[in-house]
Amino acid sequence: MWGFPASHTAQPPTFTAHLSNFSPRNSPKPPISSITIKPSISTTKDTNDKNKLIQSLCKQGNLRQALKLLPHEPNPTQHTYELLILSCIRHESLSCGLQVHRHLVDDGSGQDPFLATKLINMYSELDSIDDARKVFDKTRNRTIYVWNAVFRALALAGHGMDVFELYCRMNWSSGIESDRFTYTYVLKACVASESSISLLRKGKEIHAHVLRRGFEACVHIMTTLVDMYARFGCVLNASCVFDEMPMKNVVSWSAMIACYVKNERPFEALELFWEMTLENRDSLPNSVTMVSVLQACAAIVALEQGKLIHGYILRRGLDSILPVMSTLVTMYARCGKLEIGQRVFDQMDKRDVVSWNSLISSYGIHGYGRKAIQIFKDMISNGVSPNEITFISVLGACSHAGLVVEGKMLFDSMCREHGMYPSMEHYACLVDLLGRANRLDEAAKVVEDMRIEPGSKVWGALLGSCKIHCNVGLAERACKRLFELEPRNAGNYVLLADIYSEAKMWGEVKRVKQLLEAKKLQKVPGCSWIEVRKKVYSFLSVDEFNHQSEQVHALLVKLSTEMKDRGYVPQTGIVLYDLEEEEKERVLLGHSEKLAVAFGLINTNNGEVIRISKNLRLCEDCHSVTKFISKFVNREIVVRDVNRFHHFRDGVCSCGDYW
DNA sequence: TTAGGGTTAG
Repeated sequence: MWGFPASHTAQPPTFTAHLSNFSPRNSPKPPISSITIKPSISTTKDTNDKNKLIQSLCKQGNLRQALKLLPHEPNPTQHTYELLILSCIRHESLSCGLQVHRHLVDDGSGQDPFLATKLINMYSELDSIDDARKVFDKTRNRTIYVWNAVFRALALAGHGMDVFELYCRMNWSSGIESDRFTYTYVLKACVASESSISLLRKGKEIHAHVLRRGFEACVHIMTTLVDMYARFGCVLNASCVFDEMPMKNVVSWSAMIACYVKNERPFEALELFWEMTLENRDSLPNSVTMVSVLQACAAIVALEQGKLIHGYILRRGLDSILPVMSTLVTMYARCGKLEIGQRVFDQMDKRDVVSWNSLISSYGIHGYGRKAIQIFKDMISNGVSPNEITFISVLGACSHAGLVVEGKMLFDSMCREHGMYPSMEHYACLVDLLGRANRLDEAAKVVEDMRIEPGSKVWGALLGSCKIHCNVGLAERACKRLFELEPRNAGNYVLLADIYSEAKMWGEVKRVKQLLEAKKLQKVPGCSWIEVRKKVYSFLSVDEFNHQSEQVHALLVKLSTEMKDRGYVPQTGIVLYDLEEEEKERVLLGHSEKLAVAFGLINTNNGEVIRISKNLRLCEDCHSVTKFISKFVNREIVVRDVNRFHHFRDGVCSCGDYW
């Protein structure tokens, strides 16, 4: 529809050269009147015509045509360039962005700080941080907007250290003062660093600057601080900042609730949520708040509270928001109510890849591998493309169900049919799938042949399989690498000690335990939760301060005696402590999961399902004891361990003893 | 011109 002179009708060139190589063009620009426009936009000789045309084309989304007008006289105005840059961002076109930038430099607008800000934003959005930095470096008149733009760009790209270097330069030699935007970006940079150096100390310094400059009432900065401390695991610092905020809004409340969830403090998250709904009328929870709260319910199997929150979501009309509904599906499944999760999914008007992933992983953790594969297929036939997490979910489902052939086919299809390269997580799933199925040699071969350097997740999956199938040699090989990759992860040492213990290699058990002690590392204590009458009770292994401690202990001793009469032999081999046999039995009986089951039996009615969650993998002894109890007292017991669900009914577990 | 919290995973 546009009639251009032949030399100007070509597609815009793709500039890949560095911006420093740009040079003013000497070729004369054709006047705007040489352009034929038809039929709706009229041509006049007004010098504003070109700008109006470009602006109008940008607004219509016709970036290519707008770019074709660039070589014509007169030069575009600042506003025209701004619209062009925004249009390049919208079209996600770096080559068009470079073209606009080149014209802008040629026209002598390269030093305009407004346009420099826009260009930095553009390159940041288009993931070209080096170009963003070059714009900043070349801009001599750096307003606070220019500085803030480069801080934001670098923080988003994970270049935290560069932000601090520039922040110091701004403070010491630019004569420009930080504003409230500067602080939010610089605080973001603390947690978004590619460097392994902890930037927590830097973050605390910025916190001090913020207070010194009197920004303690700025909700944005304070909320960013809460989030920063949350990401560093400093829950106390986060809650201090939150408590002292003179003004809070829904975002601040949500940030604090999310802080508790991220740092495994679901009880505090729920407590704060109820406080927010009951006492704080100014900041009503929104969809973001609900997502965190549902995660908290899922973490501790707080089904009754989860149902209350579901009701709240419906009352507030938040049930059309996809992330909320996907998390709701997950919450029900993780609380053992897969069928309600499925119902929630069925009732959703719209579904995205996350909703499907939620359902796939829900079936996966309950051990329904084939159903998970079927949902994966349904998802594709519904026109939704799988993403990386879809494959992690479906491979995990295969692993739990022992579907080795199907899992391997899915792994291959990732690249072949869906054009995705397997990541570290996918390799870890494959290793887990093979290893759990006692195909350890094959799993080790996968690790050897990986196209990327195997990381701790992959070696960890191999070690986990060695634990299940008691393979000392391979476990030692995995640990050699794991101890280098994550020297402070106590779990790896404990697993190795467990494997040695199983193999009755007591000298080696002792050596690993000494290693743990020397490194001052501590085994994560076993912890289980149970919800009784809408209240969640937690139990720590071998802790005399647990709820109804005496009654619980008495019941367990009674059950243990009954079980022994029926052939139960306590698996004392898994107790790593150097104790007498009787004492080892006492340790086993004090495992948090057994305490929670006994508490459930005492405090719930006959026929009620006992639902428990545990922070670690269920141990062999707890597994066989729970099977026994389910038959002996005729109760359904549902246990979620760190990996999956176990439904105990009439002496049998849904995992088929494969976990 | 610029800003803060959340989806699915093993």
